Amino acid sequence: MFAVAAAGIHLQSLTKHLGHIHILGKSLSKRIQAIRGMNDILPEQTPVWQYLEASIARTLQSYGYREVRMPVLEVTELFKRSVGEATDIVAKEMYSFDDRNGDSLTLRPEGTASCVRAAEQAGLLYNQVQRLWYTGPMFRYERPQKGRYRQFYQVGVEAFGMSGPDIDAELIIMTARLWQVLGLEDAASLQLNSIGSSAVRASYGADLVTYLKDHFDQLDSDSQQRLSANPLRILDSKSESTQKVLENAPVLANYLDDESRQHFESLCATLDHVGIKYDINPRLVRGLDYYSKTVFEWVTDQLGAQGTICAGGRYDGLVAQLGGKATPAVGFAMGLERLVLLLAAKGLPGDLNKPADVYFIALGEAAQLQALVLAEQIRTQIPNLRLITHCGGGNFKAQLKKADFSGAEYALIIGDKELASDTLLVKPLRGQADQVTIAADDSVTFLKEKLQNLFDPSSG
RNA sequence: GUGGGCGUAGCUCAGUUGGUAGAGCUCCGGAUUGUGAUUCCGGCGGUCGUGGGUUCAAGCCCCAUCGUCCACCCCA
Repeated sequence: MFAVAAAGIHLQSLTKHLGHIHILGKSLSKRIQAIRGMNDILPEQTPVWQYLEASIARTLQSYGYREVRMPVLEVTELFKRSVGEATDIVAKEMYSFDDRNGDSLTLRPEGTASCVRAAEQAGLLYNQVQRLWYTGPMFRYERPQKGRYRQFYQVGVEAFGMSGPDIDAELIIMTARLWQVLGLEDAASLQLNSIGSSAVRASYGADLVTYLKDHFDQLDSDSQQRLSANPLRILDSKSESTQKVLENAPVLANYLDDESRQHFESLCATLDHVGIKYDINPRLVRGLDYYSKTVFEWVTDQLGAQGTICAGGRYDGLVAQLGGKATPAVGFAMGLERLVLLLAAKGLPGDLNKPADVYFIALGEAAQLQALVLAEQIRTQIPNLRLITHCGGGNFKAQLKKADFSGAEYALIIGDKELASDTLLVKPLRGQADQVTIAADDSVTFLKEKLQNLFDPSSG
């Protein structure tokens, strides 16, 4: 310790991730903490995640979308060329570093670029239609807050090779179905806009800048800076004075080319036809450079400042921009933490949180051995049963307590008496029913009958 | 990167004008040597985030620092 301090290393920085260091005490330890903004998902939370992920996968597969899995690391150049050098994500939020060869690598800040790279590299996009999805962690160096973390999880969906508004509509219809599956249909509302071709955005951006420069001192400082870097982003500024200036600004919709306008009108008509409600938000723009034409966002008012739970749009230029043949594409991403927050607030269907349906109590060494054998037989016969066999000894009272805490419906009890007579004592842990003694051989039949509803898929 | 709130037992939190640290829950044991979830008794458990300063004396006041939450920003 003292040698380290003398060597000039600030003690504080040394202890930052190590916690307390006892110099005179017994331990030199050191509680190592997780990196800021990178959270553990603990057993209390994993059932919600599993429910969410399974529901999403089932829904996407029902539309014929197929899963792809990409590496978490990509060359930095991929994101610079796709997301855009001027975006905040690339300019100041990426985890980038040089590997041992001196190549600049980056922990992916989003999934679309990787997905395009992977599909293109495998030749999946050449004159083909593809419906793909993926999930996994993304990384952005931001200040953590509610619904925003440095390692966060997304599910992304991308559809390639289809240029018409029908596929845009399919994606939106699919998300609407997903909210229904998850019971979140009342929590989210849809915002829609078209930002046209890149040529449209260039000419509109020029006029917007001209207009805003005349009102420069009424803009908030962030918007003033974006004027030169990324002027379209000023449109969704939260600053009141900026929004006031924007009231008389040029309107993007008036600049749309005929093709973009027809595409958008057709999309809206399709959504009307299938009964999906939406609000057209002319200020809706996206933070990534590759979007064109359709952009959309599902937002909720239940999560504080980070209210976007799902967002995406069309990016017809990206595949060519990354070196492939020109390929129309449209996609979106969902933030899983935000969906988990919504689901957790609502409560899960059924009781997915308890670890056990049945808890096996054994008293004495001989009984413990027999319990292991019987438990294996039961698991073979009833594969979906969650059966905990008690380990670690303890008296009857302690074991029953653990059985109760496990959430199990029944305790199976075996001791000297039961061992001698080839029986089991079955004690219901919920409700008023009396405990009964059954033949050990009948345990499977007994549990199947008593816990039937647990294995009937229709009973949830 | 900017602003504000909060850091006291494993968890949730009290702690008075500064006087040397408490409760509930959890866990373990007992009342009950084979009956949990209710009740009663007992026990384990703290460098008060960290470092410095003021003071006879700091959980409390001052400075710094780290962590965390929320918001700005950004975005899913």
